[in-house]
Amino acid sequence: MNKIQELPWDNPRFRTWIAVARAEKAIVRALSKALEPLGLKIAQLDMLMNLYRHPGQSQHDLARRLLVGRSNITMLLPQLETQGLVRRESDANDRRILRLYLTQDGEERLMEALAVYTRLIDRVMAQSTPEQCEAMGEQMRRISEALAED
Amino acid sequence: MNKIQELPWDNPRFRTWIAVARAEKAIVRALSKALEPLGLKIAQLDMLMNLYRHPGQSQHDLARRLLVGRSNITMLLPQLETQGLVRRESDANDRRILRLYLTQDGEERLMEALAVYTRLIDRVMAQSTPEQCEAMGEQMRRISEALAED
DNA sequence: TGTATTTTGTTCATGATTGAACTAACTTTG
DNA sequence: CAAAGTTAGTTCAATCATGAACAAAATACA
Repeated sequence: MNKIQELPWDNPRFRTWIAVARAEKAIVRALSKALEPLGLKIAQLDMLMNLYRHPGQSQHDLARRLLVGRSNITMLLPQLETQGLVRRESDANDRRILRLYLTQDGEERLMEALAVYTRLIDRVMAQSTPEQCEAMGEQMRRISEALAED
Repeated sequence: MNKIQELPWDNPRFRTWIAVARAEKAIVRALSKALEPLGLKIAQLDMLMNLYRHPGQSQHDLARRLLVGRSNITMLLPQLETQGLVRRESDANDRRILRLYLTQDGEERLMEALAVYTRLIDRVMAQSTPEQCEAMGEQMRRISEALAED
């Protein structure tokens, strides 16, 4: 069996990726905990944020923007609906489409959650200077673009 | 309702976090696909890698290193065992402990997978200069440390 | 018009992961 | 030594995301 020339643990690029994956996981954990008192999960907050920015979008659009399956939206929406945070309205012109809107309560809960969210991210990103942080964001966006070519 | 002063979408630090989360997700997707021909999932590869570096560790230690629950290890291990990639041996001195070892096949599969893995990560990280990449890794490690204080 | 294709949302079976409860084995301590 | 506490691994129920199969509705096109 041919051994690999350089084991990944000694590869700086690989070590960076490991660090990225670990940090992302840590942030997700911390965010989950921070949102718990608000009765929101990350997936739900993502939806609320998207609906705030793009009111009236269809479930299909929302799924595409969140990079999740359409069925996922179908499963998650009732949770927000029964909490009274989101409203679904049939489109008049295309009866297949359900248009999604935040309710007043939904918008208020979103604002509370965003305060928690930004506080956490500010704290996390305070580990870097604004310039470093900006550079990191730029690199990450390039990575996403590079991988999007499929 | 008090509006939030600055909406997160205009916050550079927040935008960086979104970019990180997106890129991480994209890389995980790409890696999943790349490993498919080898019959390995990411979680399984993580285990093989850890067992290569730390042969003979217990399931408890492995779970701790991978930052997953112990039950997860219990569920995943049989998949690798039936493929003949991993061997479990009872510890002679402490009969609660099962010590884990890669088999010859396991090591060979790991090397194949690592070749695929490093090729992908090299491609991904080639979006940055080595210096940028190194800086990013350093920032990510600081973030993990900052959040570890719980 | 009428048939074929596409699109939207839902349902369902599947797989991953988690945490709590449990058993067996070891350790501490009185 | 015996009781209490701790640790390793397993089991199980619950949560969550996914993709395939499907129904209803809209669109294309012949």
